[in-house]
Amino acid sequence: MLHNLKKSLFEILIKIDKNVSINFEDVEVETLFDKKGDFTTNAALKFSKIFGKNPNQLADIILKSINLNNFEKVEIAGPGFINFFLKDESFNTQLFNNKKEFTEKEKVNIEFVSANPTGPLHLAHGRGAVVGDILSNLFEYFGHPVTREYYVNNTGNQINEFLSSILYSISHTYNLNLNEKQFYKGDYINDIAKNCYEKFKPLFDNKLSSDEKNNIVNYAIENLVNQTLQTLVTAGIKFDQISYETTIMGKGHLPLILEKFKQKDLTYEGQLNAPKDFTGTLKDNQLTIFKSTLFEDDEDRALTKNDGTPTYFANDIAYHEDKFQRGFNKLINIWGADHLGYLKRLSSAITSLHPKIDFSVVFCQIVNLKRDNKIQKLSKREGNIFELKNLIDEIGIDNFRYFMSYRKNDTHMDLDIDLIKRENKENPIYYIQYSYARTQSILNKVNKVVDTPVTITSELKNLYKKLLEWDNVVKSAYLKKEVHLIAHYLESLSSYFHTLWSSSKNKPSVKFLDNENNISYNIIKLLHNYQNVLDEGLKILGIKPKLKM
RNA sequence: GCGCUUGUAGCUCAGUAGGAUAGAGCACCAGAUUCCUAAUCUGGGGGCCGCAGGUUCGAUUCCUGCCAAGCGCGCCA
Repeated sequence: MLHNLKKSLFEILIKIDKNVSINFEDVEVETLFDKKGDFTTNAALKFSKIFGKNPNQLADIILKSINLNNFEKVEIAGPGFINFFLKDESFNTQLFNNKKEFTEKEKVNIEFVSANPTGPLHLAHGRGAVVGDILSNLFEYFGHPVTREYYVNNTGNQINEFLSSILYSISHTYNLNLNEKQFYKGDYINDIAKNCYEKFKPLFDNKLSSDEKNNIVNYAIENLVNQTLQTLVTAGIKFDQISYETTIMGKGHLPLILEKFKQKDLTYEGQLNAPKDFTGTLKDNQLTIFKSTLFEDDEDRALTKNDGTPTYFANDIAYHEDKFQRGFNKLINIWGADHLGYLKRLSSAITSLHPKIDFSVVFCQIVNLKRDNKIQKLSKREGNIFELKNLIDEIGIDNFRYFMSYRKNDTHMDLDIDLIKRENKENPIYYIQYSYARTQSILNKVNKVVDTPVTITSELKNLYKKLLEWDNVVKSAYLKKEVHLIAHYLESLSSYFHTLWSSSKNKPSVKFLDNENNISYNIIKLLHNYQNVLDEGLKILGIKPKLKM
């Protein structure tokens, strides 16, 4: 219906003046839920300038060309809006969703979570995990083959510190004299240390070689990554591809990349300002530096370190090159807000290698945990990290997924544990599930489907219209990569359903079932349509509908 | 200091590729249940859309400046 209306408006507009060109996508038709009408368009306002007419004049011209078949009336209102009032009988016949046309077939790679393999997942990872998974579902809804990818940074100082911390724990627990420093603390380190000790017990009789240390830390990382993936599985999140930084490095992309940069004159050998706390001398070593200031970055960025090894940035470029070589041209990364400053250098490096690549980043802002109406201060340093696993156990998968996705991803958000645990309207997911259970209870009672006329009330009209918006909502969420739009729509849709349901208290004639539990053909079609939209929406959110509550 | 993100009702937040009287939930007040699930519904009060300029028929939305909060600003990852 919305599409047809848009189409007929477009056809009218292009006939008015052949010298004026208009984009079909620029014609807007919106749904109204008040006395002003059922649908509206701002076309006359929007296009008045290019037609050189005033808005009311243009609206008048459009109005005269409109086919009135389905409409009770069409009127010009306010500064030049055209409002459409649908005939009652058209609600049952015209207001159903268009079949989706899946034209998207492009492979998409969505990389998310990618937590450092030195500790368990905590709250902040949860948002990225849910947003990434839902975004993947959304891309699949539109037909894309999606690869959900997880990257493990298993090189660098953090790994040495991780190993050192494990050996420190072993040394402490088993009274060995390993002479190691403690960097990471917590029960999880002691648990992993215990596992490592049991696995590699004989090795500790002698001094550990660097190969042996390597085996120990690799085992520890594998352990931790598996735990992490297991936690995510309890939240319904499964990855198709786990990529290890060391594996990617072994493929040898980096030298070729550096050569290409050199040919494009995007690098130079030189020095940057001394890093924080640096006490040595810089002058002897030249670094390879990427000219990211050419791409509006604040500073040029080092690709190699003082000791000649590649920086994290360099390896990350190689990693994205690897994704490209695996056949992905559309790359989406989900990052925490602490990586905002990293975007320019990486995207400029990638697009300078592959100008046509479609690389984008979805940022997830900080999540605060609220309990007893107080923001909980969480910090690694204080050792009071709230593990993600505990959160999921406490609130359940449905709540976890819904609440992590119902706020716009780039705004700060408070996760109110007490509110989430309430099972009423304050908790939208219960509200949505309850509406589904109500429709199912009707369907369970149906005796016969009969062809009786339906009383068209304003509550019924509103539900029809709201259902019609689904196609636009899901498409908009997809185009903008904003998953919260789905959650908000479902909540709002449920509200229209509950309102319709309750309206029968005062008007028994609008009950879904008659006295013999018969249901009219149009109503059962409506209920199925309602369930269908909730099914699709909840599936994207990764939440199972409840048939009974 | 620089960059990014944010600032909308008492609270938590939607809405902005410029459009009509800025929305929802909570909280507060008043109501609805012999009747398909009251985990629900109906009504009410409550807003210089951070501040000040600019662009135009029209700005919460775009531009500039300022104020406030968060994050980032290594040859860490």
